[in-house]
Amino acid sequence: MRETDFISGFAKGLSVIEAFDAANPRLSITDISRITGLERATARRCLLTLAQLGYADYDGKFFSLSPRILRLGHSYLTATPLPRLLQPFLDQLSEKTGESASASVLDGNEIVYIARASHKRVMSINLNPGSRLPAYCSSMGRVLLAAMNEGDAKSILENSNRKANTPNTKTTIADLMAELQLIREQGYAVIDQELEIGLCSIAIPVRNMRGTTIAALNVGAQAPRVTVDEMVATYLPVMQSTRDTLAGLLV
Amino acid sequence: MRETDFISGFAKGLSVIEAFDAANPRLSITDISRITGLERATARRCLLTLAQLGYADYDGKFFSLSPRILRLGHSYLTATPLPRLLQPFLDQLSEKTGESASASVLDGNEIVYIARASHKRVMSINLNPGSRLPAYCSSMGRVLLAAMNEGDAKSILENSNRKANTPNTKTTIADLMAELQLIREQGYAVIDQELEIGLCSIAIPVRNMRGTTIAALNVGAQAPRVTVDEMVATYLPVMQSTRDTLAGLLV
DNA sequence: GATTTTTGTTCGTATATCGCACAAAGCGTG
DNA sequence: CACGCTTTGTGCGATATACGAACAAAAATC
Repeated sequence: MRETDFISGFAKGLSVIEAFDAANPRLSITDISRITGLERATARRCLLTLAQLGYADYDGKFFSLSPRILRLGHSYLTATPLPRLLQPFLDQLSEKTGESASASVLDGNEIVYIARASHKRVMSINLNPGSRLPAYCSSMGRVLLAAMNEGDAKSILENSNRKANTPNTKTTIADLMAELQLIREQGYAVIDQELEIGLCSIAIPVRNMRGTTIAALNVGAQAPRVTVDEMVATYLPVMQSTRDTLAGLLV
Repeated sequence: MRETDFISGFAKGLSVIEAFDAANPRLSITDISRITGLERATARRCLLTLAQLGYADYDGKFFSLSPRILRLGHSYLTATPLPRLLQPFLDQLSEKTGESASASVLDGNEIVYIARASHKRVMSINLNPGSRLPAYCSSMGRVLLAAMNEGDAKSILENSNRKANTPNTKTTIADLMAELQLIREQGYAVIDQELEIGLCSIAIPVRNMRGTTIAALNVGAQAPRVTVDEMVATYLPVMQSTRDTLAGLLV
């Protein structure tokens, strides 16, 4: 690929979209310039382009994203077979277990939810397709890391901001690498309130016919109601049978 | 705004992302060129840019979107107060009614789901934040159209592909405009299997403190189980009380 | 209300991108 | 395996975009 095969204006525009988040829902030209590192003139041009295309609103002072932006993510969700394939199985799984069931893939050091059947909300945050969680402290993240070769997994862990969300959170590389080894041996990952107090979850890998792990599947539960052992005893078999039904459909 | 305030490379790149959908999950350079109308050289540069940034995967022949694309839509969902504000109320509403509850806004002639608490799946399609439905034949769409001035609503209806999804679907401009008038008078919209056989739903507008309609709220139900009258009698009061609780929080 | 600071806009220029035309590489088919 | 036929990659001139600085406008501070 040559130098000229990269459209920097496009890349800059995308970085402008990503500059918006919960902490910065409404941004001025200068704000965007500060966050993205773009020149003010360039940031302005990106924002005006977004506004003109209907992806952003502009009140003369602040820009904010418009719902049209959702078309972009939706392109992925409908265009990718995996989320659509998994959804009915998650619905089933959620029905059988009485808890929320989700599927995710890895993107950098985060997991990205690609499908979800939520039952009752046990977490303080709301999760949807597109939601992200750090890989190092989520059950699905650990399953996906365990499926990689050790070197890559280690470098992802090293590049993660491994903060202790709760007293239970494993944060050292050594502990986490040992945990990954355990997950490889037992074939599932369990998180006991490492992400949030009161939240337990169990995850297993989903593999295609060549044996490559292409996603993770999980079921979440409330800590006081269910112990880790109960979770393994009750949910794991249902999850595994869901995965087996699913297996034939995966390329 | 001047001519030079528009970055065409950015706009072209966005149209490339939107070219992917359920029918076209994997696209070659030529495919993209055909769908978007861009020059092949340009389409190629856009795709290579997406691939280099990690938003797309390339196997040497076909491009497909990667989960990183979800960051873009997620920017909107977390950056916009409304979806996050509505979510807990939808959870509540879904809990109380035992059915799915959703919120949406208008984008062109479609409604876009911005939050949802799904209970049991009554529809054949799966809905998530970002999902789109035609406004003319959905309860929330009708509520949002009814809130606009008649001329604008009419022109949206005229520009919609008003196909009859079921024998119940209202498709003529006259019928739909009359329906909007009724909705304005009674303050809610009811759909009786116009989108899909077996699916009924009821929607109400959500207004900010200035009285502007900023979203619609709905509850869906299964036709054989619940009649339209029962829906109005049972769900409408709960929905209205949810909206009232919510009202104080809206700017 | 004057001064300072911050923010938004404009402009000329260097440069990167566009689109065209051509070259190369697959891909079936006879 | 040579032949069209389709798809993909590349070089180049024309053109549009990004940069940086300078200017204008608006807040903020005093």
